[in-house]
Amino acid sequence: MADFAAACRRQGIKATRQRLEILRELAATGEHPDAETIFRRVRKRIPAISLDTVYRTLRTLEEKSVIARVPSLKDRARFDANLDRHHHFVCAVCGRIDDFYSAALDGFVPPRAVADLGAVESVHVELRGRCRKCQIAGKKKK
Amino acid sequence: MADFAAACRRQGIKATRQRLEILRELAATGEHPDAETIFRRVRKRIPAISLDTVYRTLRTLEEKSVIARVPSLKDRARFDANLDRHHHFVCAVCGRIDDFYSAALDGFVPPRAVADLGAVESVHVELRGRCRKCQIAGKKKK
DNA sequence: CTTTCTGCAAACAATTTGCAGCACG
DNA sequence: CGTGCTGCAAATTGTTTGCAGAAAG
Repeated sequence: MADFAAACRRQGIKATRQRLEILRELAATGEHPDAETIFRRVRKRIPAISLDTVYRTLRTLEEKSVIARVPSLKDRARFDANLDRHHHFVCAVCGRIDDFYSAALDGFVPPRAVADLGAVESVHVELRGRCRKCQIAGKKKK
Repeated sequence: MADFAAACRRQGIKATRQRLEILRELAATGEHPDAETIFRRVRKRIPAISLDTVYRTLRTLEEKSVIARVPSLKDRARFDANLDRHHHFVCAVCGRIDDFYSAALDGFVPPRAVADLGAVESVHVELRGRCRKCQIAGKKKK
């Protein structure tokens, strides 16, 4: 835990009790909990903590790259008329999503370790990057 | 378009004007629009259509497997203290997420076609399936 | 001591739902 | 013609934000 306190200071943010506990809770589990779940658990140790603080702290720690958010398109749902097996290239700048196909991925065999987790039904790959248009726009600014 | 009308009837749902237009709009583009975007476009043809109908229709069509939703954890954000490069196995039943590592995926080279789309910065694979626990629970019910 | 947090309550945005009239089959 | 669909408005849910007091360095 002392590491976390140090990590906070290194990032220039105060190592408050709530932050330490939220961080501890997240580091202690591999189940990728959501804010509400973390809130419930941390509350056992800090009964007065508020859900808002949990949200705020998670955001802060994410911005400081102390933790990560499970990749997901969150904000708004997007739809697709393409029902074939395919994958997506997502532009991190403008949000544009393009389809792509890959024989290599279609033939992907999960590592043995995955067999212990459960039965795989589908494979979806998400490449993140910067689309052509945004690459050009980015260069112009510089 | 006649195909769509047929597809609707085959699924046992009425082929209304709004459904046909929403479907046409989605099929006409590869950009994976969200509900609001579809709404704006369809409104040009059916000015009286409501956003609710668009949401409802997209949901219905998705349930009937006429269209698909871009995979995403949507509902709630989930956090991760693991900052190493890794991938996820998501249980479609209980939502549990497990990490896994794959040298094969880490060495994945996107197909040439992707180079035209943009610059790839990260690769994230999401396996969907049924976790051990849910597999067992499912069998018991039967 | 001063700046940065926290807790609270209210604000927000995306999406869903109950209801009464209208349209498809 | 009857059942399912649409439009409207209100409800829900996850998440963010403004503010005043509290705490970390």
